[in-house]
Amino acid sequence: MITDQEEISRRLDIKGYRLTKQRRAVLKVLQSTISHPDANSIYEKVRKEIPHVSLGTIYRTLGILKEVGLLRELDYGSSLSHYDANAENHPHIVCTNCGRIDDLQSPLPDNLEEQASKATDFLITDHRLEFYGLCPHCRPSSAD
Amino acid sequence: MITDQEEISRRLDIKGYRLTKQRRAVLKVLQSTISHPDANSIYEKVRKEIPHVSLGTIYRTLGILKEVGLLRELDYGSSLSHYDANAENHPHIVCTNCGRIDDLQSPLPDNLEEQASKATDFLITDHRLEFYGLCPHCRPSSAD
DNA sequence: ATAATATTAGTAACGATTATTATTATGGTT
DNA sequence: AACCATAATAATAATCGTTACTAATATTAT
Repeated sequence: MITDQEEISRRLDIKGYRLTKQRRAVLKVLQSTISHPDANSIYEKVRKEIPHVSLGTIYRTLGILKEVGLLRELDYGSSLSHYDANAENHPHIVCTNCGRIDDLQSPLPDNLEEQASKATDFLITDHRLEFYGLCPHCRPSSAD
Repeated sequence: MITDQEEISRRLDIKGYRLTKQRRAVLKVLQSTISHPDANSIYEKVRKEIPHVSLGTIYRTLGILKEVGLLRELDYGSSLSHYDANAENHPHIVCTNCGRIDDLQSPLPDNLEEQASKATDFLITDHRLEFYGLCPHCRPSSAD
């Protein structure tokens, strides 16, 4: 987690973004919790400091902070669901450029849930493993 | 992938669901592609056979087929995004009952992307590993 | 056949997110 | 310190995938 103000400013500067009090507040909320709040929950907390802040500002700020690598989005809501007739759990690889989704035929460790069980008090029942990158059509060719 | 008609009927029967021509068509579309189509894409294909089918039927059918284990949903759209001030990639564990999200502190393999690279022509740049289950508050206690 | 129940098509509603716009704040320059 | 170009904001409207509703139709069991 990046808390150094110099570094935070530097990252925003590079893209021409300013460090406003709204952005500071969003970052503060996010950095002072171990939960993984959604946009509305962040909005409610920021409102205690800046009562007239708008939800649009929260979303815009989250997008920018993500862009400069100050936070990570756990994305459950900004795209649409896809369906797979193979109901068995298996990894996928998603092209971040064209959206293509492939199965990943790979001898990846098959005991991930078992391993994870040892590290948490949750009762694990499922998991999801997904890779992102550029598919053969979208990646720079070796001739480039 | 489950293609046996008996097994398909049996799974629906157990929950009191009927195997209608709409449901058969959705399953057929999904089982005859290696892509991972979204609901609208399935809708377009089913419409060629059943012109007056409605998108609501597609969604309802997908939900039921998922419920009885005949398909898997790659869920990008039915919930909302959560944010993490730790921008470094690390696994999470999500409670399917209360929605709580924890970091998973675990010595899981740290070379997943490297391993996956060997099995695909994609240029891999990121990944996402998430476990699902019941958190300590939601799991049945040992006294139950 | 009949009755109970499930399913459908069509449409309206929902809700998270994004876009728009007029106004305000910020940072650099002279 | 005043000025100018640009970025950011609050408030609100629009978007769009998904879900809910409803009256009509189909299916199954008796």
